[in-house]
Amino acid sequence: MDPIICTVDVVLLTLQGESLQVALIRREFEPHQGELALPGGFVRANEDDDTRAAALRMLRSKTGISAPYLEQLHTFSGRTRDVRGWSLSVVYYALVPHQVMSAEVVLLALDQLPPLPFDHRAMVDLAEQRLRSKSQYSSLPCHLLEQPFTLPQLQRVYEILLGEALNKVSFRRKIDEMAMLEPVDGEFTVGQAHRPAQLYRLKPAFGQQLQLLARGL
Amino acid sequence: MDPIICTVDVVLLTLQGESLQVALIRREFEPHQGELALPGGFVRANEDDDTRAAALRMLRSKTGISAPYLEQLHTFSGRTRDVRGWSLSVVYYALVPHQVMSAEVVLLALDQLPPLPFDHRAMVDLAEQRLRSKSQYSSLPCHLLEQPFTLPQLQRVYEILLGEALNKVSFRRKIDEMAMLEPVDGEFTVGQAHRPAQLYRLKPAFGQQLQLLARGL
DNA sequence: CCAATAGTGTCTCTGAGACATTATCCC
DNA sequence: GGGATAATGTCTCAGAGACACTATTGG
Repeated sequence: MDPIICTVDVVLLTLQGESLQVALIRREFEPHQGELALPGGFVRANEDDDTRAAALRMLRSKTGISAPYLEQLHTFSGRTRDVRGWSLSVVYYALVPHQVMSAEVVLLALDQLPPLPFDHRAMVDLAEQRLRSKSQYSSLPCHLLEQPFTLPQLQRVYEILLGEALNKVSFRRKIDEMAMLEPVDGEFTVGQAHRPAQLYRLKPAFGQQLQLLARGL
Repeated sequence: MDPIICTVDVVLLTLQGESLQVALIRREFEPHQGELALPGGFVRANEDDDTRAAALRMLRSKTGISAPYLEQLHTFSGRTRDVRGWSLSVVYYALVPHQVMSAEVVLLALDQLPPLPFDHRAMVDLAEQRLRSKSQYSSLPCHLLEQPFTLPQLQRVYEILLGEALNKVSFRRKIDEMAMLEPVDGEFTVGQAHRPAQLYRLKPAFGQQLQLLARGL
């Protein structure tokens, strides 16, 4: 039986201004050396406890990012996706606020990607689909903002992900229903010529644990 | 680098009467020879085009089932889950009407499972969770019924999966909204002493393609 | 005091569920 | 005709969104 090539890839997403962006790095080795691709690499049986640990190792070593929101996305596999042979990639997606994105990566808007090697484009597309879909009924978008943040900021993030304007009253009812935020003393002044907004942070329990809504958005 | 053991396991679910059941087989080889476990096995690089094809091969060879609803669930991995070494299992779940379940498998209710080898119990639990969750907002439960079926039958399936009685009018509005069913001429008589129900089948496009609801259930 | 944005109270209208009515079978 | 279940029409009530009003800042 031929050996199977086991890799992990990470779709690292962030929100820069109004656009959803993915972090790409230049490949160090063949195949596709020098091309922009997702951070990833071989699973190391002697180093990694599991594929999640492998994904965290890829992120730390290739982008310097250490504690993102991270979730398994899908496993891609097949005979033809890598010229080196029958291969399998366990793909994770990660969300970070753009402030923590390191200078080691190239950030590109999802709608302006060049051709990517392997099936990395399909991975990015699936991650985008998952993120937008989960934004309809979960607290996932919180992880794109640096804490603490204000409710108007959070609402803007949801609106960008869902591609539609949201009703302010309803939005706040839903956020309240999720019961994941707690107010922080101190405000959002920064000398803006208007009423400052209350700052919030995620309650400690919601580091990786998502909160879901019974009836969506 | 140590080699990584690549396997595929399948959580094959069906509805027998009122209870959700999983198909188990007796393991042919060590480790855990003779114990009840999920159908699964090594990915074969020379036979399988990808892990989905491997899952279909496992199902066909170990249970005789050939065209189920099949979807990737999760990839389990780690150093300790298999005594033979660092291993990885791409897990799929499948749904079939109980009429097509073969006699080669042992069917057990999910709430009456014996201890299972490896992390098979976690796989079953995750599959159950996924099935019940998707039943809230998709056409997934249709694949537990043999076609054609009636709307009262389908409603009963949803009620079992969701664990609550559903409103008939609302249920029919939602099913209609999904636009996945088409009526079949002929009825559900079988000599029952009451009005026969209209039979429906999935429209051809919805073999593997799920239909989703905007606002659930 | 004005402009701008945050935050909240309230009214309305859509849509989900309760109920009732009609339909169709077997006895 | 009676009993049983299917199918559908309609009323009611809850919840989502529209709107408006108050609050709080800087200029």
